Amino acid sequence: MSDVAREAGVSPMSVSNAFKRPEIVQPETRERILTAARRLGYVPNGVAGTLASGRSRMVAALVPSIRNSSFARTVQGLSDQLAEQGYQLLLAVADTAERERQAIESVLGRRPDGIILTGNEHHPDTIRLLRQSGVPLVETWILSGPILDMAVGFDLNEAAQAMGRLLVSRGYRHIGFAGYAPAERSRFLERQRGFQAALREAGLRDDLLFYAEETAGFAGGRLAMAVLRAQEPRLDALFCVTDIFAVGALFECQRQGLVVPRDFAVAGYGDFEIAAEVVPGLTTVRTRGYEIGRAAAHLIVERAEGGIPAPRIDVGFEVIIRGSI
Amino acid sequence: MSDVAREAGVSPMSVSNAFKRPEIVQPETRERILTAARRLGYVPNGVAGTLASGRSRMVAALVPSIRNSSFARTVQGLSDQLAEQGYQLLLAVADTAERERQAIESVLGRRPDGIILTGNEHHPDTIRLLRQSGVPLVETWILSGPILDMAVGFDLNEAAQAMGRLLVSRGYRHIGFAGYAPAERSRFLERQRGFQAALREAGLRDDLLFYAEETAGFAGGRLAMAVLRAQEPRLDALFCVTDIFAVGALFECQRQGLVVPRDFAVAGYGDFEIAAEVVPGLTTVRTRGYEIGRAAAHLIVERAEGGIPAPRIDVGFEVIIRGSI
DNA sequence: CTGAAAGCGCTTACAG
DNA sequence: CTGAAAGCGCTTACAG
Repeated sequence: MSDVAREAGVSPMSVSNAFKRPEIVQPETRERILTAARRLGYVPNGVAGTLASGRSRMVAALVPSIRNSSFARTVQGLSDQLAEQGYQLLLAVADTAERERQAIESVLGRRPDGIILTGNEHHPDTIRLLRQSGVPLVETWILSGPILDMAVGFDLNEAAQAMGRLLVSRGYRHIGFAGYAPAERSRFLERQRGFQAALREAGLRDDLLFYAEETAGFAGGRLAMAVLRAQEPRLDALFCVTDIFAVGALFECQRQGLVVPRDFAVAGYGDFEIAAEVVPGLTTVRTRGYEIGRAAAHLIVERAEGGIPAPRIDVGFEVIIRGSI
Repeated sequence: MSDVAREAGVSPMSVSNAFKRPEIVQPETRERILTAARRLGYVPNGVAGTLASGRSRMVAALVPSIRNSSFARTVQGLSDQLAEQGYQLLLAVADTAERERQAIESVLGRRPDGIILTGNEHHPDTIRLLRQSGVPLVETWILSGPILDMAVGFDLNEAAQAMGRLLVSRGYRHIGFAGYAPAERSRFLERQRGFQAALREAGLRDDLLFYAEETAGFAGGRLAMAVLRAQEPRLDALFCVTDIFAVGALFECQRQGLVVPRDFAVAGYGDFEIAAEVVPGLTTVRTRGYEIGRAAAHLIVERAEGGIPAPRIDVGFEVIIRGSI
């Protein structure tokens, strides 16, 4: 920077201003500075800037997986929104509470202007570290329950209940549930609760439950069908907590010669791209992962610039009806 | 840090050493320091560390998309490898040369220890900036042609040629190609060239070509079938540059009552999870996106620690035969 | 609108 | 093994 200042015949201060607050420096001085900078290939050192100003224009995000379409959408939303506002994204993929703790610790050393988390279940040490740091926080994909600072999500319970009711209204009477293990995690549990509530309302049994690992992929749906049909041979429908399980179930029906939805109905969750393409189309809950990412980034930036945004944002959901039920 | 030093009754230097080079400070002093740090909730300021040392322990990656399984795998590989080595990932999603340039500029201000790019086609300004910065570079998903510094990928031409030959050997005689637009991008073009070479070897026509946007998704396969079958009614096979197009084509066959592979054959590229699940299973080229990410991260870290790694790494590919051809 | 001074919180290289 | 000094490249707050 001092090189640029010398080259342009001004003080370092003016160079700094020419980059950060161009309107404050006289047009011709600014021009001289920018020309000198270009000639020297000068790129301002943001590290020094962060240290001096205490603002990093960097936001960290922790996601459990990048392969999952939902979180991929969220990351895309974060990335788009942050880029638009001149911020950068520090990404950490952490699929366990322990890895999350480690990631948080190293991320905190970078002094981000905010941290975006997934869900509301964290290691106690993580919570302590975050609280201590005072950094603005957004928890995503969850809306109810205790939150640390801010949250962006939708009503998981209601979304699952809506789909449960739809299945009931279509006349299915032995409806299974394919969920994520471990089932006690609140992000997972709320969906199950909503589903069960809908079945109980209708006086149907609500204990046809199967749990597969988040990483199970399409196999989750196949396994759920096998296990639940063994448990209840009259099983006529399956609600899956992810379209991936649901599409796996559809493929399994195809292999077994079951005609969907005549012989068996399948409903999903996520409205991933494949839901609209598979034959028959998948009836599913459309979640708004991209919007969650954008909203979360927006909250952090608002706070970083001194605003006091609403602490909880509900991006909603939608039931998309296609041919699979 | 000085608070911790005071609390522990040592100099700031020793606090620094206790964190960065614990073996250099006496066990009991170290213990005293770490206890004090824990009590005060001290997290070392990595920003100041970076400024002072010139090393950021941060690696930036630019990918065109995070929704594409291939790049999602690469990002996962990067993330895993970097986390293992105590580095962090600065992620930028840039789907055009112009956005790439912007991203590079802002990323460079952060003084990363290395930058990982996708492909080898960049804006001239981008190249100038990168050269000037002297930061270690890895270009991914490409191996041939000019590279800026280091590269990790596989032989795209050969992979496509292998699949082309397989189709020919199975007796298909009117084989179409569903590629990405714009077709002149080298990452895309090499696949087409390999495919065409295989057809010409066999004396077959090699001009049944269709290009869809990278963002076309499953629709790419559907469109390719419609256009190419109109162009050549005897079309009996389709090679797609992504499994997504291929699965889209399979679904289209299903809708039209075409039995695969009896009436029509489909081959893909990527070996995404769905390739093994769809009915019939998709014959495809297995690419190694995860390994590309890991290797790229490894190259940067090696260089950051003073090593001189091999400039090009070939992670290979594999043809996976299932039921679709 | 422009500039000289102090300081952000570390690390480096050197001395003890 | 431990520490006092200088410096990394900016920004802040203030004076001119």
